[in-house]
Amino acid sequence: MKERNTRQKEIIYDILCSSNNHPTVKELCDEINMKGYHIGQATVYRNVSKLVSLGKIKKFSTVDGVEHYDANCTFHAHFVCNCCHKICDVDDVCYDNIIAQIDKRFCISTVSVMLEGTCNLCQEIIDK
Amino acid sequence: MKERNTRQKEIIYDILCSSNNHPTVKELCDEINMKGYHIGQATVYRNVSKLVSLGKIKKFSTVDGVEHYDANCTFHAHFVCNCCHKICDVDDVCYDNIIAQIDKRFCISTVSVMLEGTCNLCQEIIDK
DNA sequence: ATATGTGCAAACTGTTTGCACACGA
DNA sequence: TCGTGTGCAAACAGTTTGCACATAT
Repeated sequence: MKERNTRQKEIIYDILCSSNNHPTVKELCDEINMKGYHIGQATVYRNVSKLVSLGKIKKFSTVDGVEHYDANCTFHAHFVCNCCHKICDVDDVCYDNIIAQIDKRFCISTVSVMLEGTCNLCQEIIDK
Repeated sequence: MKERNTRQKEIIYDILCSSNNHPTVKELCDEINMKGYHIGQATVYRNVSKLVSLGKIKKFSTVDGVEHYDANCTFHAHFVCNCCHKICDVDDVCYDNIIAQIDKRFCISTVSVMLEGTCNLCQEIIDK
């Protein structure tokens, strides 16, 4: 039952921390290879799952249906551009408001807010 | 390019409208069979996609990673119980508040709020 | 008549699992 | 040493696609 510290877990967590792209497992593997390491895909899956259940990272999915991972565990929303598919953090969402309004049928532990639309960059291109 | 009205599309939409369980494609197929119809799985996938792009139904995914479909297109959040996995509608979330607070980097077309936790029924069982 | 939709099976993609081996404590 | 972690390949689950046939307009 004891968690063990391995080179692989450390590499994966480090890459997640230094990334601000909310990578998928595939993107994580690419990044790992790019840095000259090699970690089996199954190991990446197993480690991100562990990190999620330890609460060290968060996972979320977008319209693409693939899981993305995020080492930023503070409350924030995600915006995904339907045009360039970039995912951005949105920090100025007031969660207290959201939860306060909800009726008392549930005991809520997690609130996730997903925004979709067009980012300003893509909007400029469309407008032309 | 012209949309055609088929028996299959109609059955699928009807079942979605009369359901309040936010079914997955598999659950839709089961329901279809249960009512004595037969529609190929691929057809169900193709039709729900069409209905989504026509804006007649909404799709969303939960922690289970599977897509759920919802004929209720009015703005509302979803709560999923981590214990019994039931999905409930939550109507009393004020979206205006959420959007108003967000900075102007994006042109937002969709806001989806996903809540997780324990429903009162499961909470009672846990408390015992 | 003809273009769009259907059903089936095969292909694809993301994720999980079984197993032998490696390695951290 | 011994139990947890790793790497590989195979298995799985959800979804998409190619193709011949069916059907709505």
